Amino acid sequence: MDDYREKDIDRLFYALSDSTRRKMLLRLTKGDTSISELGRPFDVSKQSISKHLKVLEDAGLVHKQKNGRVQKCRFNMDGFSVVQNVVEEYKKFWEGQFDALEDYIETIKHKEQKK
Amino acid sequence: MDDYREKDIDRLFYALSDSTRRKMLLRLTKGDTSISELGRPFDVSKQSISKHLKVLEDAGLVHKQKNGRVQKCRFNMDGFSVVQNVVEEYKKFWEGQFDALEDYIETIKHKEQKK
DNA sequence: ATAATAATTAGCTAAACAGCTAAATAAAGT
DNA sequence: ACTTTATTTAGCTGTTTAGCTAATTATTAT
Repeated sequence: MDDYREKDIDRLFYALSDSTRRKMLLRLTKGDTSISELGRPFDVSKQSISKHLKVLEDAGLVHKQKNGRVQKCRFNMDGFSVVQNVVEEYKKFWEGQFDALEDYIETIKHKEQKK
Repeated sequence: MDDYREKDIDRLFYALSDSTRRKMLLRLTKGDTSISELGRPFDVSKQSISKHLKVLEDAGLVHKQKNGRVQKCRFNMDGFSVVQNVVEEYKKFWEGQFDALEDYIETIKHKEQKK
């Protein structure tokens, strides 16, 4: 869960940097579907949808499973939670900075009281 | 706060899809710094660092402020919270799907009881 | 057998990007 | 005035990407 390398994280964020891919992924959070179905709302070729899906798959955000000639696509929470964790980390550091500032202010206050 | 367009979100995730940029941003969550200072840990030219910083800035993740000949860089939580919100949205939908499934199971159970 | 459907692969073009070096701007120190 | 320091701009090369069309593979239906 934590042995994700930088390159893997690159791929995750990159996959999310395109609105077509984000919409596809959002669709999948609501339930599994075929690739054709997944591409229907978009005004691009099926080949383009396949490519977008491959980006999502390589990033680990989506899983495909062959069922006859249809590929069932499924949202992969494992991949997505890596994104969540990274985002959380930044937030923690950022908030930690203010905690440190508060600590500092507290220290100053105590010093003042001692005077 | 909610009038971020798809292209803006593209830029946010894109900015985060590079490990150098992520490291720069992580550094900034811990406190403000100059561009030179920010680039010091990396084995690339200062011009490259400037470009990376511009990507972070255009995405709204970082703010620059000129102080004499030095540019002070600051983490911008406003931009970052948009990323957080998007990530949260996907999580909610995904979890919502299971809630819906639970509801469905509950419905089935009740139907069974009525028989 | 053959036609239709689902999806992929190959090959193309135009645009965007990451890195570089060299040169320019702008402020500060001597 | 001159030099150093901080940063940006311009221009280059190689790589990656998004979109396309055409052709291919694999599965199902008639």
